[in-house]
Amino acid sequence: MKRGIDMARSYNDHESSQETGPESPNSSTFNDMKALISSHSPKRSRRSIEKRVVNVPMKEMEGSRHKGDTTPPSDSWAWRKYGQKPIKGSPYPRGYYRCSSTKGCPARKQVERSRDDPTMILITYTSEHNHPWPLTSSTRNGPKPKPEPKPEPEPEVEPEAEEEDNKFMVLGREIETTPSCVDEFAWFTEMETTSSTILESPMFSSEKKTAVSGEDDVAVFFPMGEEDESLFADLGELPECSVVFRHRSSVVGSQVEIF
DNA sequence: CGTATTTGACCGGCGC
DNA sequence: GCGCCGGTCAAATACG
Repeated sequence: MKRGIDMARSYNDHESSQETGPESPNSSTFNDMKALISSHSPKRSRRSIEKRVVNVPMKEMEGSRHKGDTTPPSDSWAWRKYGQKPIKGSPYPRGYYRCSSTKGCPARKQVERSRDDPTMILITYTSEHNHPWPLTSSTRNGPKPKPEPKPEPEPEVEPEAEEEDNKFMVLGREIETTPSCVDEFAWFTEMETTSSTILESPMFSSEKKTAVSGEDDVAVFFPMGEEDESLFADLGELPECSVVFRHRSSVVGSQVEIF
């Protein structure tokens, strides 16, 4: 039972040395991670399926560069890789991870490198409305204590990260932010808005405009709804200073092609 | 020995 | 209707 498998598609190089060992993408200091989050309608008309795209500067995980292209930054959850595929148009493969923090965790995530910005890691989180993400570390008492047993982000081991320590990568562009992004985003977590009002962070109101000005599908700062909250409950733990973006125009297919 | 990762194969959706 | 492509499964392998 063979078929012309698409696997034949060989991408640049990715697996050079995929250590099957523990991920420990140390670097993953999501702590000071500046991420760009955007939501978009799922390509597939999957109802009740929420998707969130997180853009993460790869420097955050440079320590794991030897791992490959799809080494996801470690977050508070346990992920088990269940697949990897080369993506058309991208020299980098996409890794598929399934949440293993909890038993029936339906959460999944795809990790790939932005073809435009190889320094950016694109992480797509997927979950269902009916299946909230693991909310707290206490939830994660799954069979896999593999990853960091603590919710607290590991101490940054990547001194290089401080390079752009106070810069936000928005759509591939760097934006200056205050070092204490967490503090800056306090409102973000507190904000339990369920409305679809577009909020603009003081720092982004101008910056982001600069970043994406002139574009039709402007990424707008988005408040998280209840579902978003649940979904980002964990994300919230990851990148304290994450930015949620959403394309105004439903970008089909391309998620962050706005660069 | 048990668990996680790797990697080829299969399935289903979408576009042409 | 066919082909392409993304996503998932599952057997094999590696590692702890």
